[in-house]
Amino acid sequence: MSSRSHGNASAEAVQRGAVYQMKAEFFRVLGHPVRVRILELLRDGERTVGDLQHELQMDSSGTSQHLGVLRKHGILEGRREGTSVYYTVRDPRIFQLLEVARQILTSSLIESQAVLGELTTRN
Amino acid sequence: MSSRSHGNASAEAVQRGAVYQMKAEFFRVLGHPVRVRILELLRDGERTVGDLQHELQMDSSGTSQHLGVLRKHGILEGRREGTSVYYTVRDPRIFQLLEVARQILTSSLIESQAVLGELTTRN
DNA sequence: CAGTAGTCTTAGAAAGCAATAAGGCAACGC
DNA sequence: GCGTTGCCTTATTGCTTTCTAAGACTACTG
Repeated sequence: MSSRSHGNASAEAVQRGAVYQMKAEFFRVLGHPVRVRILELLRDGERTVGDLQHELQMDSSGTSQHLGVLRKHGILEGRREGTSVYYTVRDPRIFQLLEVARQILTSSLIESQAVLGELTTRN
Repeated sequence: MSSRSHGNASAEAVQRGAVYQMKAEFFRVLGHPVRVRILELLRDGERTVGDLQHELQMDSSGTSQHLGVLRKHGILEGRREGTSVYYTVRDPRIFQLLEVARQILTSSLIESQAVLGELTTRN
């Protein structure tokens, strides 16, 4: 069986479904405060696990688990040097993604603040 | 108490935590295949619930629930007209976000295909 | 070689999320 | 008014994710 799609409508539907599944999984990986924070910490370059652990105020196990999730999905990459492991973000467009998300959230917050302002000044 | 932060370090830490929490929640909302699909369907303009329901091949309840999640987080907006409700994406930058995500996933897939190719040709 | 620091893995408990099913509410047509 | 259509809500049950704790592995250090 070829992986190319031609003619089989339901197979194509399944493949289309798989694409949405992948995208959703990707977002779900970003959907944890600790992991978002890790990515932002890695914006300025690589960091060791211990370093991140300290910044996150989290124990070794938790830090490692979240790094593991990000690594398993190909978002992070680890490089061992002695006893330390240095992590980096593999695709810098991740930062672009975070930036767009920040913009969306910011204007959404500004909007709701404006609404709040109207409420408090008029009533 | 002012919402402005000055002097209280732990309060600032809490606020910083809240920001990561918000970003993570935002991504988690996008982290479901049906919701990703809904957003892509809304790329070309507004749609009624029944319309979406038909495209998603999903019952009224499920469709409504996912739309509800997106609406509650300010991503979608609903407008009633007769018995139908038309939904739209509030911030078009959402599409930019989806596009960046698509690019990241695409090159990640190409990379792994290249690795797969090396494996199969060499061994 | 024994001890230590750094990282990762696993298992089990707790929490959160999603699918289904059942019912409710609002607007329209007869 | 009565029934119908379209949409939303709630409750339940099952699944997935996350947290905590314990231990294991690897690479350095004396």
